[in-house]
Amino acid sequence: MVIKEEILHSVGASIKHYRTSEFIFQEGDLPNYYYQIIKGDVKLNNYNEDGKEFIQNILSEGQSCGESLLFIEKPYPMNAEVLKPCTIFKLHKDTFFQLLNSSSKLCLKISNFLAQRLYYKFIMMQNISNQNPAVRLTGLMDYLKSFQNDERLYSFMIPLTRQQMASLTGLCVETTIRIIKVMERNKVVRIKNRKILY
DNA sequence: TCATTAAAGTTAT
DNA sequence: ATAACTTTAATGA
Repeated sequence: MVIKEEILHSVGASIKHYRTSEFIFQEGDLPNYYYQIIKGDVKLNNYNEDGKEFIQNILSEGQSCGESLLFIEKPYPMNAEVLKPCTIFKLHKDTFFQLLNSSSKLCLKISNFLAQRLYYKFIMMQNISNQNPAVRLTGLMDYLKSFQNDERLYSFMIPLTRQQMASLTGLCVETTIRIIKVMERNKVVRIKNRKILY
């Protein structure tokens, strides 16, 4: 959790509900609010000229989205699209900055969260610049699995569709499926009713 | 080798 | 029902 719910309540953050595939904000919009997810999943993405999607990130409960843009006077370079129905705290940026001014502890919290997002970007950029699609996919899976303590083989169920994995790694779905099949043959993953165990 | 296209089956809304 | 996802196969860069 980035900012405690009590604090957000106390400064008058509103609570908004979003349905699946709704946009919280879109590329080009000017950032005016701090958003923190209470429940649900959000993806940050871009669509290229041919309509192909690239997912920058998937965020869930307790995380904030698009907060980095509040610190610079620039429009959003990505969309925030709802994956699973969301309940979200919405706080005007002025109040958000007042809050930061009042608490160095909160500043650290935000810095920590930003650093985590940056870390993910580093890892994924490293992966994606690798030409080998198997490396890209294992890189993604390693990152996701790193948040659970159980390191045993097949102990982690990838919470993504193959479509999403493809969009996160810049591969096409078919390639993703093919590579995952090879991994299954090589005992790198197991597949249990279409879910990938890693 | 991987992306793209097409086609068909499966699952989710 | 209809859209979204999964899978296989053929073809081309």
